[in-house]
Amino acid sequence: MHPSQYEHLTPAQAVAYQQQLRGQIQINTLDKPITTIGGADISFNKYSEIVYAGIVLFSYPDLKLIGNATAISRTSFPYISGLLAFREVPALLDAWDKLEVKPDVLVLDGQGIAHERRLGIATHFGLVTGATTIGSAKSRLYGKYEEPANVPFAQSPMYDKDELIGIAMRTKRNCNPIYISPGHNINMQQSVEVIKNCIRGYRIPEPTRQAHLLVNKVRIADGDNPNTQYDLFT
DNA sequence: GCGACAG
DNA sequence: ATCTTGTCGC
Repeated sequence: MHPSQYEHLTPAQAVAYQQQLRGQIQINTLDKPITTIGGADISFNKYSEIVYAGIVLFSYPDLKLIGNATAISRTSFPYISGLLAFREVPALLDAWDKLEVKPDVLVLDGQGIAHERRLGIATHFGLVTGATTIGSAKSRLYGKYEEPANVPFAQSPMYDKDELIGIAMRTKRNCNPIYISPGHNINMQQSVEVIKNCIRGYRIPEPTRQAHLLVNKVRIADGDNPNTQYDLFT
């Protein structure tokens, strides 16, 4: 099924589709050396169906800016915990298709396999594009873990029963950890290593951090009003 | 039944 | 996610 058709799915059908995709996930060691890396994110106004997607491309591991691509689209699929991909993947795919050169690995803002059905947005996007992806989330969705020590790069495994599904990693002292998990075509250890190499003094890894800044600029430039005053009347 | 719940 | 000012801590 093509992502452009996701908006026609009911939540139950979306869940069924995830069950179908689950069998195609590949969590393997990436043999190819990583030379380029990308960060993807979405921005939107909560009162609008317009979504701004963006992907920023960098060299790796020096993280020099190489390029970027953005796309503006519409979505009617609501945000439902566990079904984030059905709302954001279509727009991200538009931006991805505009990229002249695809990165060796793409970091997405959300979970990879640290998901009840192992289908976080990073894994879903990897399956749709065939790209190598990593999920880097700002909060936990699924999995049990112990709080990592309050020291940069302290890590703590995230489990579903006895299965390792992610790593909670503190990237900065006195800041909440981020939740890393492989998306597709890469393993857990490599995923964590790549993200570690992308930390530049902020809690969020550079690829995803820059993508976030980019899509917000695009949204504002497109003429988005902050306080759409509607909430003042409701 | 109750609490949790990516962006 | 987005909005929004100050404020507490390193």
